[in-house]
Amino acid sequence: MPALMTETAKLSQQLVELYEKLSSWEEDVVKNSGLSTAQMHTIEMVGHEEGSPLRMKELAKKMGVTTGTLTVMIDRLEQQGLLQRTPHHTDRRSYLIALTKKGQTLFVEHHQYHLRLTEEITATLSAEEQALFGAVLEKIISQM
Amino acid sequence: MPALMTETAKLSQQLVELYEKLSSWEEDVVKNSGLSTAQMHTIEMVGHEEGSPLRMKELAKKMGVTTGTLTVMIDRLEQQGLLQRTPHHTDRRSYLIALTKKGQTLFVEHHQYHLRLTEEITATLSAEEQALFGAVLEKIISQM
DNA sequence: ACAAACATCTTGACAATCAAACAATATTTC
DNA sequence: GAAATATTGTTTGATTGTCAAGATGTTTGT
Repeated sequence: MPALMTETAKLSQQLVELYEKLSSWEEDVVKNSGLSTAQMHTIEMVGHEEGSPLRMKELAKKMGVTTGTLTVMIDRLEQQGLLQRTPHHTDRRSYLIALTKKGQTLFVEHHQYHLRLTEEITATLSAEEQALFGAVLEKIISQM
Repeated sequence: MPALMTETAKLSQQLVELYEKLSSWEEDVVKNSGLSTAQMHTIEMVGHEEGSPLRMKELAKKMGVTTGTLTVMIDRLEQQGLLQRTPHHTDRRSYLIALTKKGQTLFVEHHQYHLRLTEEITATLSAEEQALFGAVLEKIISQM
């Protein structure tokens, strides 16, 4: 890191570094599951909606992709038995997307990885630091 | 957010949210430049090495892709006049990758976006919080 | 000089992505 | 209630990002 740097520049670079480390961590973890990161991301998004499954359109919006993209994505994950389309009760144009048992297992397992990483990360922080870090993240997130 | 949640689970989710917000922010910013995020990421990596340009192999390693991937990436950015290959002085197998003037301009401009975002983010934090946030990030990054 | 190691590029394959066109179903308007 | 309009999901065609494997030229060690 350059010797002369404003506080903002320093923080900006730290955010970039954190982002990159999280990226490559996720890639490593996902590779062992045989899925791509985009596929795992889809599993995470679907798994996060347990109880109120989303339609294609809603899921696509939430993920920031077009429905065309999502169609092929869901096709492949459905072929692998990780999730399934079930017809919408009142709107026959739509499907609701939900994880299968197999998909849920994968989702939970992956979630455990996240928790483990978070534990490792926070292990080096004091209780005070941890609390403040959480509070700061909360502020930042709600403001972005 | 679920009512009952361990501190770790909460923090884990916050990290995911931060990551996703940074992703979509970057996508929005990059879209206006006419490049893809992968291309902009390459510009950032190359731009970050001002003064000691890297070879294909080194850059590929740094970016976590194969040299084959990097070849086509650099081809396209070179076609757009954003960077260039220059022969390595002593090793005729290698090229050094560096930004052109046009590429540097783009790089600086993008960097400004990062700084502006960081400023926005930190604007809501007290000086104390800011300092502690930086210190915590430092710890986390060096430990990951 | 020769073989082994190395750096890059090329090729072939596939996944992810979008925009635009399309088919089926819903909704609105008259 | 029929016709026009809107919405939802899929398909198609194009581009990009990616890797693995192989080809080509270069360097290094013996």
